[in-house]
Amino acid sequence: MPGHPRVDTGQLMELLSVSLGAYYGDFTAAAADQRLTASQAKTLSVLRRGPAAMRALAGTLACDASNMTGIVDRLEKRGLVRREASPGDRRVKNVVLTPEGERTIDAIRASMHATTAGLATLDAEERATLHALLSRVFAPTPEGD
Amino acid sequence: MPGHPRVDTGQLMELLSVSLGAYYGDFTAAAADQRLTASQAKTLSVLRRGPAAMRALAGTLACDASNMTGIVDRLEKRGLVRREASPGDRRVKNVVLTPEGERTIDAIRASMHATTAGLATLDAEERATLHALLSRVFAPTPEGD
DNA sequence: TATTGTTATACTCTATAACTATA
DNA sequence: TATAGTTATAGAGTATAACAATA
Repeated sequence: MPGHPRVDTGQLMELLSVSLGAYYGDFTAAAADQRLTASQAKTLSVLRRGPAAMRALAGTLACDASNMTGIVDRLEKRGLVRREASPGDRRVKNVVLTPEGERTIDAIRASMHATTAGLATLDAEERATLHALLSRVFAPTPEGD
Repeated sequence: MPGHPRVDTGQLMELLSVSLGAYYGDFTAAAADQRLTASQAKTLSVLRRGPAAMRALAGTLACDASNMTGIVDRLEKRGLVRREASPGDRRVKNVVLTPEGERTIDAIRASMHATTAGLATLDAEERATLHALLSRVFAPTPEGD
């Protein structure tokens, strides 16, 4: 029953910018609490789904492969990840989350209070609607996810 | 009529992360086309609404005031912004977008094809719904905007 | 005294190019 | 020859601390 206040694409772009900026700020602050940069935390986040080769990691993070060396170096020095030789291809190194790395990224996610509080205001139907709309707009994951 | 596929907060957080990556990647690529970094383009974007003091700019961009000096230095060297003395307070410098700076940020926004294409798939009601939901979650701008 | 903007410093991120060790 | 990861390099972003000018 709520009328449609006639939102144009420009307004939506602006709101997306603000909303995603808020999300990023929340994530960055939560990462800083663990003395990690946003890039380091994002790397842990990607590895939360499972090990990944350096090259694949760079692809997912949308940065040059040479950057990953330094980022993984610092995470490894902190004991949050470790490099493992790949059995099949001796050129490849798989990066694996250590138990402490797992705890750290989980802690970061759990302390994104602004975002979780905002999401908590949505009921089940609203969550499904938001999920469907964002999926449409950013048409991600041609793969299974 | 579409059932609610039971989206939990974690899935929504994950989708927000993916959406942020897509939006930010689109923005960064559009900025790079103009040979600008994301931070520089974001600065132009903020100034598009009107002049701002260095301090206020740093606050909006959520970075330390000392960073703004270098960012504005580079934008000024390119002729995209200029510093102006504040009439009321001689400590303050207002940063103003030049006409070329205006054209540049408008061009960047216009070339965010992935995002605009995604938004174009939404009809008026869906745009209004997405706007309302995002506003609820990220409850922004206690100020006028 | 407090604030604005700047400088100095150190660390991180980033891309490009060149290198190595594999394939 | 092609690819995975690294190194070297240079430019840019980032925060902390200290400073000059102004309030």
